[in-house]
Amino acid sequence: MDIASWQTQLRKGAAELVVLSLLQRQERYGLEILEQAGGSGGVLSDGTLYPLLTRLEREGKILARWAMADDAKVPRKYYRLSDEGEAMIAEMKKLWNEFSAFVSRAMEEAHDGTPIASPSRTISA
Amino acid sequence: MDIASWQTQLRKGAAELVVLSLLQRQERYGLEILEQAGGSGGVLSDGTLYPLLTRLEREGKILARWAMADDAKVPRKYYRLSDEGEAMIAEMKKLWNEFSAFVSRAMEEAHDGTPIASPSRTISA
DNA sequence: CAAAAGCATCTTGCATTGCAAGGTATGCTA
DNA sequence: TAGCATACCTTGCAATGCAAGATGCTTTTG
Repeated sequence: MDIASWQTQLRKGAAELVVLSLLQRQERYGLEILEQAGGSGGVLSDGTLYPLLTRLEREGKILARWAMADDAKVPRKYYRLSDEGEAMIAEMKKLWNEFSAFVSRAMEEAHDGTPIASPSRTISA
Repeated sequence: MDIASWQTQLRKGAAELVVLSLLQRQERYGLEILEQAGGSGGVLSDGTLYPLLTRLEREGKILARWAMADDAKVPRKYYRLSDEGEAMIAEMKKLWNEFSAFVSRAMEEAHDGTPIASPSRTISA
């Protein structure tokens, strides 16, 4: 496995967290989310976002409406959090903090609380 | 999707990072890794670890040997990083830092650099 | 007018991994 | 003999990120 496909795996789940976070304070539409969460070094691409939004809506975590902004040329589909979505993002943020702290800690230290006795006697070397 | 299966998705990729990190300073065996990376609030379980170790070995990122530690009752399979693994974990750590910083930032702020004009005129409400 | 380019959303099929559950084998203890 | 702990491994399922391609509308360009 190369680094690129590892990154793909790493992104699993994070997309959902980021999208819900971005919707927490503002109503936003697809491409707008993509600009903020995708772009360079982002965590999200076109073909990931739309299925994700569809799923979140189906699950009742976000609500959608079609609207025509004053400066827009075509209608856009705007999403916002539902009450259920608000509750979930709060929980997710807590879990993310624990999770990332755990990974970072494992990364930094060798966790060598119990340094094992160097094992000897290799078998059938 | 419930929170539990979201966490499962979140863990994708992280397991590999954590395992390689734990092998960075010490040779370790399976259950030992599991105690440090699994346990309560961990990121890893039995059925995840062994296939992962097998894959990493097949890919040449880690090296294995069977050894009998002085205090052990049965032989254990000890893993350590290969040169290739060392190079990869360095890269992965860098990417993880960027990635987690990005997610955390998206989580904390609304990224409201360009507050959009509130879209009006809902269509076919 | 026709063609091209841009905006915006959506769909399909594939690749990949985490995990619960179950399995094998050894050694110790009652 | 049975039970338990240590230790490693396998199978099948569930879940999602993404490249690639498609649609429809509007504006610009030749």
